Amino acid sequence: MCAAADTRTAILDLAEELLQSRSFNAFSYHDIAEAIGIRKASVHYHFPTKEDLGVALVERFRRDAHQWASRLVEGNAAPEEKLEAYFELQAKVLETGKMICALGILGAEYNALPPRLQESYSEFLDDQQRWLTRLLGKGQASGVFQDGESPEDLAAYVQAGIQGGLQIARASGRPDRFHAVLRELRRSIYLDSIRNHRPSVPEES
Amino acid sequence: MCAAADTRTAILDLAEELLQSRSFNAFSYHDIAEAIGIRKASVHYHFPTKEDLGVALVERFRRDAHQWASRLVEGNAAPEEKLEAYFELQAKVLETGKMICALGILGAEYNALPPRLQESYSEFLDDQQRWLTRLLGKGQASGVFQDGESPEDLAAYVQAGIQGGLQIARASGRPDRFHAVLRELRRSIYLDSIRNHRPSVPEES
DNA sequence: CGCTTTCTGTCTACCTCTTGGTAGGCTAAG
DNA sequence: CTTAGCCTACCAAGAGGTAGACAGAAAGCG
Repeated sequence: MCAAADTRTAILDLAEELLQSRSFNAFSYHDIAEAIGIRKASVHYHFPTKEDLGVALVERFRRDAHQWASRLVEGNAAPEEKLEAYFELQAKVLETGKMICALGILGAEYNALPPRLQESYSEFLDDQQRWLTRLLGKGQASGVFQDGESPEDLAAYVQAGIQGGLQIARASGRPDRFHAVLRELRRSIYLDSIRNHRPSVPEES
Repeated sequence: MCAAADTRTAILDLAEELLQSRSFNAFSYHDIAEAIGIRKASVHYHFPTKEDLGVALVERFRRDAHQWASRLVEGNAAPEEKLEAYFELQAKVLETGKMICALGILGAEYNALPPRLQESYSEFLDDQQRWLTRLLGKGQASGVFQDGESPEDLAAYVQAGIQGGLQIARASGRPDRFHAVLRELRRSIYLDSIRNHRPSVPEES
């Protein structure tokens, strides 16, 4: 049971990496087995079908994201701090290798995904959309973010910018383009434009 | 030669459709052959390898885009008209079925693409980036767009928003989210916010 | 304690289907 | 009589997936 759990998470970790760097339809059970040092059949033992693997992957991702958000809440982070933490998280994804948020990959090949995976992924998107919406709404209420735009619109916009920005940065080999997107996003969200270039997230001290 | 040319473009058309609705690694020569009503080997006659097909696809796409842009120039379109025409073009992609600009698909699965296709795609991205940059720069010069931000940054930002917006709209089944992104993009580009909701593109009369 | 049984995780070996790709023949137009 | 375009027929490799054997740990029980 102990070794089993390890193998299981090892598979998930590797699958996540492969998903992010390639895409769902561009990695195989063989790839996973080889990299981990077990046989294909053993992978099937933990995840009978590839659809199962995919769903498990997305669900774990959702749980992690939820936990991450909870930690921010516990830290009593202000809306602008949360937003900056979110930006920084995404930027880190870009820096760590040639990767991209799993989000984007699945979105692009959405129609080629097995049904349960489509479903799981859509829910993940909704999670994030809701989280951003509430965050942006609070920021507007507290007078830190620009008012006048619906938080829903802004959330869709942030999500789109992040996702597209990551992809374009990777494909063009120009990470700075992602940071350009972040700058513009800040500019159209924050009320006080001074804030634009000085992230208020604590982590960087 | 006549029938050949027809078949060739029929293949390209269908491949484009399949690429946009699925992804590059999620359609096969068999799919194309079946849909067109010829045999797989005949597809290989026109495009020896799948990489050839992909490159031909992107190159045609680039030519088409170039032509489209030229027509705008001939029509003496102002920067804001060009931008709106671009927005409308992308919106149309979304409305026409469950599709998405080929751009986004290839960007997401970039690492899983054959080398020549990666190259071709990157150049396409650069084309678009350059076009947007010049357009935005002109708009700033003519006082229609907000000044103060580098046109390069704005271009990356527009591209990212469009691409991410299309994907998110499709995956969440909410086309309105794409339009929300467009609204926000306009808001942070135009100087005169009145312009935001009244596209000045002629086409719709 | 020792013996058996059960269960977990892995393995080898196999299956079927699909993939991209090739060889070579037929036909009709130039 | 060459060539463009399509065909049938094949191939090797890889995909996802299954069956069943084996080892060892865990658990039931005298």
